Amino acid sequence: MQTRTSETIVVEWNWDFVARLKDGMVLKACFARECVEESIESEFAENLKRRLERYFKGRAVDFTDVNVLYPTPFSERVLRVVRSIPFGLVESYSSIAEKVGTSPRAVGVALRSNLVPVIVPCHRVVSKAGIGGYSQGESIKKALLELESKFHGKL
DNA sequence: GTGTAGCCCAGGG
DNA sequence: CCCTGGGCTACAC
Repeated sequence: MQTRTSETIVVEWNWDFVARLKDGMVLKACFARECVEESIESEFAENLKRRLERYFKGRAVDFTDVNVLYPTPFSERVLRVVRSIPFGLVESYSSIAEKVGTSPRAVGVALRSNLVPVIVPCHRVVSKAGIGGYSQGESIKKALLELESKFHGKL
């Protein structure tokens, strides 16, 4: 069942994770700096919230079935590849670039435009030299990789 | 370690 | 159109 108005999920963690939903898809997600009021009506929202709670407890939750918004056709190509990286694994910008047929720089641009962190796991893309950047802040990227506990590079 | 030249897309003028 | 600036990389010192 879907709702006409948008819904908001809030999941507590080191930072509060907030997702805005509408018409059975996730429009936008972020880590909140301030208090956000939750409003859940649909089964879709309840189900997604349960899965996010399990994820933030460190369980290997898969979000590849969740409908999300892609900003541009190019970023969609990049982000679809990124979504295929399994929980607990990482890939380099250049590896993604090779699969898409573009340059590592352009991959970074596409990742930065990702509207739904965690659900589209852009934190699993790391630089050859270190951890690489993150639109939500480097400390959150580190924490997510630690949560998935498979990043053995320099944090 | 630091400098730098390619990379290629998105956004703004 | 032509800039400019990135969640980068490889290679040269």
